[in-house]
Amino acid sequence: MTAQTNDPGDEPFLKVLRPLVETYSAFMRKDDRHIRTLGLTQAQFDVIVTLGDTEGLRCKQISEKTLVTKGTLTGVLDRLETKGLIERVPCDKDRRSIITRLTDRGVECFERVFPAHIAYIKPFFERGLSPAEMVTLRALLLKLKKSFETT
Amino acid sequence: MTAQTNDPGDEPFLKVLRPLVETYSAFMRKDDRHIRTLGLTQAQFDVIVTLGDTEGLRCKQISEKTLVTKGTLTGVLDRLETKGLIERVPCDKDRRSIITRLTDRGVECFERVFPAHIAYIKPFFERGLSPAEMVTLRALLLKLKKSFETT
DNA sequence: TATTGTTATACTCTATAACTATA
DNA sequence: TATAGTTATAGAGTATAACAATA
Repeated sequence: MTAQTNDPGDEPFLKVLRPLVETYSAFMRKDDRHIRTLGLTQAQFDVIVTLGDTEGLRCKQISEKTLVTKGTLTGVLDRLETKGLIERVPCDKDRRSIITRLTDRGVECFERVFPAHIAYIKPFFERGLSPAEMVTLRALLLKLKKSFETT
Repeated sequence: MTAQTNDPGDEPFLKVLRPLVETYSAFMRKDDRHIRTLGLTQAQFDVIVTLGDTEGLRCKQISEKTLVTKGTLTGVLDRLETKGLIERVPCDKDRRSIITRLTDRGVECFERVFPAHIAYIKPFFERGLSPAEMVTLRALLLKLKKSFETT
């Protein structure tokens, strides 16, 4: 290894990749820990939040929004059903489909858990960034996201 | 729901949180898929990269760098050892410790897999962001990261 | 034929805690 | 007593593919 090297570790874009991964990880450590104290896993929380404020969704839609593949989703939904937080009802319009929606207990869980979680996470963002910085960060993240979604 | 609401979903910082999660997810979908084509899981890849360019590390150090807890790490290392990519040697200085290092095959794997992966990921960053934007994004991410690490 | 959701398999990671051998 | 790593357990998500019912 000389001073001028082709070491891939020197790539300038890694100066963005690493902070992206590390910042996300730092966030997720907090996020995950708090969600667990609420008695849910990340995947279960995602489903609850996705279903919150809806009249119910088909598995396909939940799968797309949460990035959980359909095979896995069945298991996640099974566990949420066991907890009494969701229920599955047949879909009239397409009898292949099943509508998954929050039960009363699920709605109660959503209304308790989501604001609590938001309130927990909020200070970390507001302490770390000014409103103007949030706007900038958002814009740059979305540009990068778009690049990853193109091809 | 009125126009002026206390819906937690309206929190301004969510305008950053969601792009952070979504951008990371978009990145990870590409990242993960490519790593799998190289025959490694994410955790295994992380360990290989962490060990690359070192003379070997103790489990404690690997655990800290990869954020994999010690119990899990044993399993990850077992699988890498089975693949012949790492080896464990006793540590002279502290006989409770074990030095894990890449085998010749592990080094070969690292030298093949890491640059290939960098080359695969690179265009998404360079296509999406200008060099100046990368600098800004990096700085903002690090500020946010710091906030999550404080307390 | 294609799509929706379930089932099945086998693997990997996770959290947690008890355990051993050192320090 | 404390630390390093392993073992044990139970659970949860992953990829993949085959499957039944329906479109």
